[in-house]
Amino acid sequence: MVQIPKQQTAKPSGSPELAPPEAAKPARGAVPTSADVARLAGVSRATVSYVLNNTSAVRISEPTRRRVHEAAKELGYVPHAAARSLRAGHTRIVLMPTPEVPVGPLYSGFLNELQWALSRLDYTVVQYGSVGLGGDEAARAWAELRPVAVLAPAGMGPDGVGILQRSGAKAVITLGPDPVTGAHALLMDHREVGHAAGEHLRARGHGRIGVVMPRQEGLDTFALPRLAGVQESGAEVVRLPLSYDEEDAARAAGQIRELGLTAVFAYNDEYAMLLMRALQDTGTDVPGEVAVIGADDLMLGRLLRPRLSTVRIDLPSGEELAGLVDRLVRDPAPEPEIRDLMGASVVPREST
Amino acid sequence: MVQIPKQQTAKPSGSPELAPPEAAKPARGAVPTSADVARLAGVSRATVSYVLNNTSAVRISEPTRRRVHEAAKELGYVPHAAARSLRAGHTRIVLMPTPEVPVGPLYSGFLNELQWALSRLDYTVVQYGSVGLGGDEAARAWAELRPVAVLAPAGMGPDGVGILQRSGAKAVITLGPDPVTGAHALLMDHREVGHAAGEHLRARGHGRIGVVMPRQEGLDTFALPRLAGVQESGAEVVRLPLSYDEEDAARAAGQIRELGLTAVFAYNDEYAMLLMRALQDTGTDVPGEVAVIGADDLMLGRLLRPRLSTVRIDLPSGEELAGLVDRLVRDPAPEPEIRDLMGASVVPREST
DNA sequence: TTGAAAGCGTTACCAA
DNA sequence: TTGGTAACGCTTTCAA
Repeated sequence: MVQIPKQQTAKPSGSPELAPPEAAKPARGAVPTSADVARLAGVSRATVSYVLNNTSAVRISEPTRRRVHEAAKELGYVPHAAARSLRAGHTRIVLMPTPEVPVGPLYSGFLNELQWALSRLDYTVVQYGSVGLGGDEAARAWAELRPVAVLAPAGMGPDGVGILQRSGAKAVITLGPDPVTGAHALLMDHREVGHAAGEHLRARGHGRIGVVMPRQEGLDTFALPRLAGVQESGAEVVRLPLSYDEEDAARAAGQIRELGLTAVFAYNDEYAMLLMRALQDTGTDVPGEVAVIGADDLMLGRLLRPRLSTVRIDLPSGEELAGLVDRLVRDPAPEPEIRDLMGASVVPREST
Repeated sequence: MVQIPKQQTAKPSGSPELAPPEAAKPARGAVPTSADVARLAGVSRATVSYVLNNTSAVRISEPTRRRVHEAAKELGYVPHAAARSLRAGHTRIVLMPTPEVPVGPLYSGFLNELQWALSRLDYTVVQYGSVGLGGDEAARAWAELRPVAVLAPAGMGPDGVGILQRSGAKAVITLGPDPVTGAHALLMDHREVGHAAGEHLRARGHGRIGVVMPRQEGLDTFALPRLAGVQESGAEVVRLPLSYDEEDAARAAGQIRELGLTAVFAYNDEYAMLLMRALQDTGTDVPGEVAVIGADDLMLGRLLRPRLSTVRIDLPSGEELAGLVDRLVRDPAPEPEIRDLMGASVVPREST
């Protein structure tokens, strides 16, 4: 069948003014397109595109430019990102996971910084909550957006990575304790945190260490590796489940006395503060009877009495990491890059 | 000019098996499209779409369905969200602002919860950092994504709202102290926080109140209204700029003594903790000589000695708000809805 | 039950 | 310097 080319109702280009509005305005309530702009300016859609994108390969006369800009302004034209990226064949979307639970100021600050740094590099950051979907299903949902890069949470397997890469992602970067086949990896192995704490306490003569395990769901991702790290330091470990409230802290403090523990690694500074207060309230001397060490080096630790010993975690700046993502996107390396982000070091203060 | 219809290389539909792969596979490295699936399954693109979307208006034979599903799986086909929404004429994107600075656990927890709740309702949440752009320019950048709903930060003006609405946003919802013409508003007026604190302190006989103003940029959005609230309670106000470190806190503690202040509203619990520690370290009795009240009712306040008085802020659950967004999207109300989110009430403890 | 084709809004190539 | 046209990947109406 013979196709009839779409009717172009453009005015002959000799017309110096904008076309009469009634012929040019898009239907009421409809979002104006570049075709509407073209019609109103009396030029072709191509010309509109050239003008609005400042295409340097083509010279457009000044009067034409002006007419196009005017028309665009008058209609309140805004280009359509989806159409553009469909045409371009790629997006500037970077996918980031949303932590399921408030995950502490340190890590959420880190993610926030990274997000801003990516925005500054002109990426569109999409925070994705994978809700109920399992690994591969989540990967498929993500792939629909055709992200140019993905920062994948721990839990994404090699299959998921493959799905994302085949959907056009230039850089798939896992954030987690272990590298995943085929993907770049930003290693964040929290075992190092537990290990540092364990060594510190052992050096002070504690062979048996209580390890606070937050009961809050979702924190296991961090808590379990930290626990494992303490074990690997050679200490005997006693798990102390703890919810983030005073009542349970009082219970835990009692438990610590019963068990005769002399040292506790408290998951992070917030749990450490909670526990230390509960211990003090039962008349236990810190560090005399029980040594307490936290992690994350939050400000509050310095304000406690005794000052809280902690494990400082050195994370790279968001800017640095955004730069890495950008480099990986521009110049997709065939070899996955593996990088260890965690530097864990003990900051000894007065509580140990 | 006569256009030649694009070649359809589909096998005659009698073929029971998948077409030979060499004829069906997309070019190496290319992302498979529904056309590739159709080719491999030996059906038309329309059929692929019907099968993959479970279109109920059309009955497709079971064998055909199977062949399509197989082909899709074999190629690792994932639909292209941009193409789909281009065709559909709308997206499921909800835009949310990213706070520029770590803004406290309360608010960031609130945003996080909202984000998850929206994800669960099957929206694609895009966290947008408007970087250097001014209000309208930011609105234009946002409009390119054709979001179905926008949660706009304070700072978005009526013009920006208009731009977003004309770009097809069904619900533009401002988060901030004042309603914006044309948009729905979730009012969060932090003056109520300062007001509650001010009244509390005045009732305890303090007519002159020091108000901590965080030096950190970006917190002014919250700090200034809180300050104004204290003023509106009728108290005489003295501003106490403070950066979040011990050294400056020591200086501020000295300043408080010099000024002869007997009461301080410390912006939030974290600054309150910092300041209270500095006061105690200089031998000042809290609340005997100086009363201190914080805000946000964080856990840490309960762990301090004396226990920290605070202003509790009641925010609605993320789920509730997500439901509201969803309702506004489905049933775009002509009348902007205004809703006050802030409930501020003093929790008196031992520090005042 | 299936297929052809139009069209969503852009941009880029090629021709004038 | 400008304009026509095709193409990106998908859904859907209409026709067979």
